[in-house]
Amino acid sequence: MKQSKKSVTLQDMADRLGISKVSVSKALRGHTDIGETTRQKVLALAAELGYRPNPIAQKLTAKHTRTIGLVVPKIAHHFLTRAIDAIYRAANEENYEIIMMVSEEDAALEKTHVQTLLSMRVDGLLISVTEQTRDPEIFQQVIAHNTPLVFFDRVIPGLGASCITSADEAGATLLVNCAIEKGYRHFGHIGGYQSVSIGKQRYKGFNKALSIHNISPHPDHILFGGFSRRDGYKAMSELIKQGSLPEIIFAVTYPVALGILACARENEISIPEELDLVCFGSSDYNDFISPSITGITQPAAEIGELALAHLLKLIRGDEDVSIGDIAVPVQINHAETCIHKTSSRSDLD
Amino acid sequence: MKQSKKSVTLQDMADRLGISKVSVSKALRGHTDIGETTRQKVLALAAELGYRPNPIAQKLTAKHTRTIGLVVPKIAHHFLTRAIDAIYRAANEENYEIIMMVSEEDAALEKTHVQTLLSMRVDGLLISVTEQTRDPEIFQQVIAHNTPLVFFDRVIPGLGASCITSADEAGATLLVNCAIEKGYRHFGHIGGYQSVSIGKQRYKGFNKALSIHNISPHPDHILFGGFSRRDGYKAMSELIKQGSLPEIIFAVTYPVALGILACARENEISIPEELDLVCFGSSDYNDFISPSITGITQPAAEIGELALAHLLKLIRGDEDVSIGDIAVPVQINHAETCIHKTSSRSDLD
DNA sequence: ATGAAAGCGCTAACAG
DNA sequence: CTGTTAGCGCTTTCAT
Repeated sequence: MKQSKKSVTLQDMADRLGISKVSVSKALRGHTDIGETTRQKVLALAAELGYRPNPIAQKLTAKHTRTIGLVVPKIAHHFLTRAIDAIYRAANEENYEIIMMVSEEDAALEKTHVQTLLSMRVDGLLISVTEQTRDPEIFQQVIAHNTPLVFFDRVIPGLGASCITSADEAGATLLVNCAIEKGYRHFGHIGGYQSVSIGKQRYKGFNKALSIHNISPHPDHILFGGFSRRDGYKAMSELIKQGSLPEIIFAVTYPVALGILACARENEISIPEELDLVCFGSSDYNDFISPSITGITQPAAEIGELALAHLLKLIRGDEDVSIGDIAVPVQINHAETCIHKTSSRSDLD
Repeated sequence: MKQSKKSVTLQDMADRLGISKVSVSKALRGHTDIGETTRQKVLALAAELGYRPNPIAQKLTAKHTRTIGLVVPKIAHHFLTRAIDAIYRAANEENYEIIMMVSEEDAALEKTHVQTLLSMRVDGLLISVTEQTRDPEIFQQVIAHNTPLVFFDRVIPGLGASCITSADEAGATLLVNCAIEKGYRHFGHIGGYQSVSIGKQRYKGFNKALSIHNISPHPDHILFGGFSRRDGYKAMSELIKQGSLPEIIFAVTYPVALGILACARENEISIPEELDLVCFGSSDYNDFISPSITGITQPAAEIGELALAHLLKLIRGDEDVSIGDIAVPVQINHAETCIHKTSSRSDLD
């Protein structure tokens, strides 16, 4: 019942033509062994019968599968969504198949996904790690297994796998410097877990800008957590509970900034007047948001493409490719927050 | 060099244990044939060696692949992103693998993707069609091929494949009725291609509400196009060029509404004061947008889950499942637009 | 309870 | 140029 028309196989065509299935296979692939006449006959029949090779059988035979595994923490996420889109587009052009698995910010699930993909014989792996990932063991296994691996966005450096990221540290410094120039002095940071690359690098960039200008943020104004809107909301609540607010907050991601915005609104703290806000990241919707948030725009598509291109080079064993980290330059997107320092805020320490 | 440790096979384990690979296979799968002692030995060795069955080989043998194909027009899209997320989550729970392909709103690419997925022997297909899809032939092929097929969101009814959608028509009627009650009488519609289910149904619901109340919209105020922000922008530009504006526009999607918003802004038409706006769909960001748009919230996750669940039933041949259409009820999300009719707009026809 | 044989569809190696 | 032989790793008869 299922699979009504059993699909045509090489053997079927061989029988019809009275030749061997090997010859058919060779003819189809333009092997030099085969005579032009036979080749044409085979091609014609294949077209007529609508022959499509069985990729499963091909994969079982071949040493490569033209398949690459993609593991992401979630997909309903502005940056990732665009990066994934770019990866799919690029892979399609290169005639590679993508098998994506979603780790749902769960390190254990991430691990099983990676194992599954390995057992599926993917030619390479593209990974953006979860915010919970601590143990690099599974990735070391991948490397030991000699399967090319490229991290992107949320990366684990130092494992011997290439890392393609935004210029996290430099971008954060750029943004905070800009705020300093505008006159801000009392900074807060609602940051991400320091075990996660983007959390760490962005905090580092934040500190760098401040220390150059001899500014030390109030320790109470530095909080760490996850990267979602909920995390931003939570951190902002804590900040409010503590009593004192900085002049301006640097949020580790755009969703975190939105969480801060929501929480501020509920507590009738007006942004940017009473408290100003900038963040790493942006969104397609930013122009419609009130206030639109000044932040760092990340070249998501470019990162996706680069990551895939780099992985393919690794897979193909290109000479001119070395394992290494690439930080794609970022820019400031000037919007309605962080225009200039508005009040003296002498109530602050 | 590549694949340093060749992975362990059934044969490897059989050799080690001095039994046949068939027995190992059976033991692993808990076949009743195998004695408890042997079974334990096999299990122990498998654990020790970290045996993982080769899914490619399994698929070549088995008549099902536990794989389902997913074809979507794009992924950087709020509704789809959430639906896809839900599909992945649900599939993971059911231990099915998803192979997603992105048609990029290109009917030809969509067709080749479907063919590729068929040749990959997916157990079933989950599809949301492109805005260009006109010819249902490829889908008829799928059905003729006896591969279970479920459409979701953007569907093609009447082909004999189940369709899981939002209650497009009813939702549109609900929304427009609400506007009528608030006092609006001069309606415009920036709609989607009538060859696409959501375009057609939402327009139908719009008309239904109006005709019940004996209102006829001005023909100039009805425009059709694609479903993206750009399309909304374009249509709004045309509307402005034409000279007369309706009191309120019903946009076919949230992105289209944003495009309208952007265009209105550039032309210094204030929304909702001068021109009001509602739409089918919403977004996570809506609360932050100014003005936040009153619209229909679609149960994206639910639709994704339902579509997958329905497909699995079809695949499993459940008795209590019939091919049929499901329209998931929707709700109005009341926001800052369409609060009440503000001006008499006697300048209109 | 266990295993030998056969085959899924394809490709690579080696003959003729 | 064309075909035969083998085998990828697994599962499903069918004997033993």
